[in-house]
Amino acid sequence: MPPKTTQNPPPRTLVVERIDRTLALLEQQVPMTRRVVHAGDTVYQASDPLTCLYIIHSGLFKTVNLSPDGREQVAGLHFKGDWLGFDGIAENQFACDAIAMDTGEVWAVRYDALLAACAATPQLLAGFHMAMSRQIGRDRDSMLALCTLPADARVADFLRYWADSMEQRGLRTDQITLRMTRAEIGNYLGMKLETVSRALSRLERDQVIGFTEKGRRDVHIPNVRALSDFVQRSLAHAA
Amino acid sequence: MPPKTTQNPPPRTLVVERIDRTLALLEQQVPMTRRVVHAGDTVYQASDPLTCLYIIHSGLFKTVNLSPDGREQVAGLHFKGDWLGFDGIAENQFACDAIAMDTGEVWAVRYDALLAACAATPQLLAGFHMAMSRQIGRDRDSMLALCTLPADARVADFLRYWADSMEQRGLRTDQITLRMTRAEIGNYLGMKLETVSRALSRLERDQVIGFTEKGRRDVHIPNVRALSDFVQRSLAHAA
DNA sequence: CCGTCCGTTTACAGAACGTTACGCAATGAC
DNA sequence: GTCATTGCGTAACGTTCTGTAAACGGACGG
Repeated sequence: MPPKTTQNPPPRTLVVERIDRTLALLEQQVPMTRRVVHAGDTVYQASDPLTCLYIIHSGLFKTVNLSPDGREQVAGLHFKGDWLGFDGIAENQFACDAIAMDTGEVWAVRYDALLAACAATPQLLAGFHMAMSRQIGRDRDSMLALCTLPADARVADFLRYWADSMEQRGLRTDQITLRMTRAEIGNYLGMKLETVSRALSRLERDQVIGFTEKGRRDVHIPNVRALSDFVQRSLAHAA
Repeated sequence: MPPKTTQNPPPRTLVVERIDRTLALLEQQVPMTRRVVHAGDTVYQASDPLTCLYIIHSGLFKTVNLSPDGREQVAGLHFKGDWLGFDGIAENQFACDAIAMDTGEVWAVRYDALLAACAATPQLLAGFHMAMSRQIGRDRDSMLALCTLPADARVADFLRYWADSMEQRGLRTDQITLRMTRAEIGNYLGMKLETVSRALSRLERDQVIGFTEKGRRDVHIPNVRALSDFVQRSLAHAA
């Protein structure tokens, strides 16, 4: 018998309020272009000149980093309220590809218009900086996981991160649909697809997750805490 | 006989000019406190409230990320012209420890004063955003290396990054002093200290680097390109 | 001078992960 | 319907990396 589920109904969290406030503020203050995208669509590509930043109104996106010698990595996952394009500000051209993983909508905001609006509305600037800072913190946490967790725990931590992101946005976390293949997950987490597959099987065997009848991309997470606990146990076992 | 050295005298690069311009602009426009630090000194600590950001005037710094469960990682290395503290903007408190690895000087700038100055001098704001964006790009490149390079190549890439950072700042790159133990390097690169040691020995055997008579922390790099080539060869061999 | 401490190097055994290979199921083209 | 394609799971085998342990070397203080 799997552990008892502990969430639902989804609460209206602080993060939801922050995101809604930011989106509303942008809508009032800054001219923007809405764009509906579908799975596989490219929001921007590396080396494109940066004229716009993009804020996610709905959907799920990935940023893919490509090195000159052809190495490629899914560098980040992005949900509603996240910005896309920070990587391009430094050189005035994008450094990653940003790709939709699902149907969704992004709002394209000209960077110069955004700065102009920020000058008039300091609150907007503060939010913008907070979003960049959050991105940095998130990347650091990814690095920490890559460097300090074994493969199984990285997969568990990945699912926990995904579920947390859902929960913060007021969405259900007991059942998430991974819109990535095993190979993509492995690329993101620095391991091979077989290792991802084995890790997921192990998590299933340990009753930490389950798969729905819909297919093996729909993960049932009865208890998000169980994922964190699994990570802890991996560390304790190693020590 | 090691390969011929190819640099010196250090040129006045674009990066040097950008850094000097930024520092000069800050000095004119924003009230700040200069602080001299020595190896081991803490600039700020995780959970400290953020009032100031810090720009590095000289010296070498590391940021250390600590997870709630006690995992710890050197998340970044920072040289002259880099900012410290971006990680704290999101939550208004720092998320890392920032620690000096050598004698140096940081300029502490109140974040509110910085924003005020940015309002008056858009050029300053642009520079600030570029610095944050560069930080994001750098973290992404670290993740890419962690996920796609084998251990030896990660060490080589680490030395290349260090040498590049020196070169951009107009400093000599043929001889660099690692102000980190093998354990610290390993922590930064996601491997154990023994693996770092073996990788360095291998690079020495392959004549890609050398050690000076001063000790095994002084690395002689006759040719930075040779480090990049070593990384390429690692990839080619794997494929 | 000597002993101690710390950082480092090296060797060897073992674990974790990658590689390769194959089978299975679902999907869509024809 | 057949067939090819794609994603997934699993097992046997190798490689890479780690863990353990020992030895070496400078730095420091007695």
